[in-house]
Amino acid sequence: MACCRTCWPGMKKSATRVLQSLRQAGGFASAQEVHQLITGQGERIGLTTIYRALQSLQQENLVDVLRRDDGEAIFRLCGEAHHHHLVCNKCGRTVEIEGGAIEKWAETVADEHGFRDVVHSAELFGTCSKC
Amino acid sequence: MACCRTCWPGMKKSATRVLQSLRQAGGFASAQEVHQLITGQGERIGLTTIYRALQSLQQENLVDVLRRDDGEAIFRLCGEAHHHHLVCNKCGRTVEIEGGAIEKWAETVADEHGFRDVVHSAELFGTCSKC
DNA sequence: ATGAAAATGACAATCATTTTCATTCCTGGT
DNA sequence: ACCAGGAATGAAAATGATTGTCATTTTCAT
Repeated sequence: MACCRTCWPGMKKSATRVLQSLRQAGGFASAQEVHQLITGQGERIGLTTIYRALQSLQQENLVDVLRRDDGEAIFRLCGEAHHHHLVCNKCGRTVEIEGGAIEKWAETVADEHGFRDVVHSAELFGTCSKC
Repeated sequence: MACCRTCWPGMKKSATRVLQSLRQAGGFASAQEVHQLITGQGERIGLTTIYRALQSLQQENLVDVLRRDDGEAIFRLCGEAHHHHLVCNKCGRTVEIEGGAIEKWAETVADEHGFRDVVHSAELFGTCSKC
């Protein structure tokens, strides 16, 4: 059916466009940011459509969702390498880090308690060497 | 100065009341739920005040914050033994878990990158055995 | 008691997200 | 090519959490 993970009969055009935009964004992007990215290139698309596309992409497990501190939802492509962040509270510098230990821990704990389909969030915050 | 961590000269009454309410709630509670808990007992207090109290309690590191799936902020007492949570996405059942592996991981990673005063958040979400 | 400063709460404002609904775009059958 | 019906779109309104405003009340040291 599908010629690839992100393109199959029935895949909406808008969803494809949003995926492309997320790829372009590189990391996380909010719905608003995706919208700006697309309209900023002269294309016309409604914010509503962005939200709808992101919603179905979530259900297809093509993107996943985090929350900014203020509660705004941010989206990223998933299926890419899973990683975590170390963020400086003062200057905002962010380091991407591997979470090997976490992955194992999450799995173990989930098993112990009989949970399935477990995902995890783990972020580190501190003061970087420059600050 | 302080007779205990949650009571010192200058501690606002509203904040104290909110803390008490969170203790009563046992686990997580949203601002709205805290408000209902308090007004439900006949006491009059404004929602605005709840938000303000929760905000200053955050700054005092007496409560910390998570996000529900829909983005609503939920608060819990902290300062008790540091631990993490395994939350069921369906029924909301929450298990408190030890994070030994995480603590070490956080420390190691922080050291490697020269970060100081590092705190971390780590939460697990999945489907519990009953659901 | 008194005045300054902090706290409170009703209400309005903000902002992300969802819903509604009228319009437009496709698609398959003729 | 033509047309009907369903899906997709988007403008605008609705929703709901959170924050800002500001007048009033409380607290507290003098």
